[in-house]
Amino acid sequence: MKGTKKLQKICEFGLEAIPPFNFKYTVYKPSHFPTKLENFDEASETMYRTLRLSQNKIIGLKMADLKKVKEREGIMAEVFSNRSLTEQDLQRVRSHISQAYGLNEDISSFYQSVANDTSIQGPIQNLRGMRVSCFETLFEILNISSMLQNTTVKRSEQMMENMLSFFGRKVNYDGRQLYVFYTPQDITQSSEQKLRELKVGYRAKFLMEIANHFSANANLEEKLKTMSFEEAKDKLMEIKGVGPYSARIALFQYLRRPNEINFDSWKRKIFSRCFFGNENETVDKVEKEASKRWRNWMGYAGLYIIEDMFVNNPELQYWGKKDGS
DNA sequence: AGCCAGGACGGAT
DNA sequence: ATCCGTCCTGGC
Repeated sequence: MKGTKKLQKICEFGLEAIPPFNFKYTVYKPSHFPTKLENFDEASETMYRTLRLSQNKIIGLKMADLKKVKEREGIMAEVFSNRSLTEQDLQRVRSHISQAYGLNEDISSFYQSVANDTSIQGPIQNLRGMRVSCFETLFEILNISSMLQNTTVKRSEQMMENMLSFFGRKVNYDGRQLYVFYTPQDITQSSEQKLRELKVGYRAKFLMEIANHFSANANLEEKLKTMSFEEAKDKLMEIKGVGPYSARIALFQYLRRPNEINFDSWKRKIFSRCFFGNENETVDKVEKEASKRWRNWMGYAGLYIIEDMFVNNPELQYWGKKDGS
């Protein structure tokens, strides 16, 4: 890997969000496994996060709650880079942040929609204003989804670290060392054998397939955004290595469809207990009940309950896991 | 020693 | 359409 790039501060700006807005738990999701792509500083409630504008144009962001600066809801962002930036570059950065954190989404309709379900009022009260976050590109979120397949979170973390330390770019700004995500080209120029050496196991083949697909379909993201969610899901699953689980993650996080959630083995148990008082109900039964309660906001409701569990009941957060990681 | 973990594929029914 | 064996790896 190339040496560490030092980024210089370019500018700063504020981005307003439609209230209510919860800065901390929008930019920082305790349930997501940690990577060195970002770092949330608890003491100052500041989020550091990298972004790639092009192969060699790197952005480092330092984000804080706009409320601390102005009497407005939103994000205050300081922009660092290794290059000088055009106004168009800065517009892309603003647009990326706004989309990644759903600043223009009106989530009050979510609260209204689930108002008669008492089981979720606690999490909503605790996390009011939280939105889905997806700072990743589609390529990146599909990589992460692949590394979550059929394994424990601890190993997913290890795979990500191995991949980033070999293929990612290391940057340094405002006293932080972070990685920038690798590109499809970084992977296609390598080999499946190399990926296996990085301990991603049988996923090596899938990660190479995904990289090849994005390398050959430059504007897949734009196409997906013109499709219905059903069409987009089918389109995503045309990529070898992307099945229903990864597709739903992409739909929920990247395309921001609010009703997508995977009742995988540990969430199945958590929601089984939540709905029926035991951990043994089937995926179908759990999903049916979730859909009945939350309809087209099922994914958002699940997010609130899971994040609330990580924030306020850390001792319960690994129900259903065997490794206790 | 065998099974499972924040799945997906390919082939057989 | 649904079912099943298989796949890397590591922890229990």
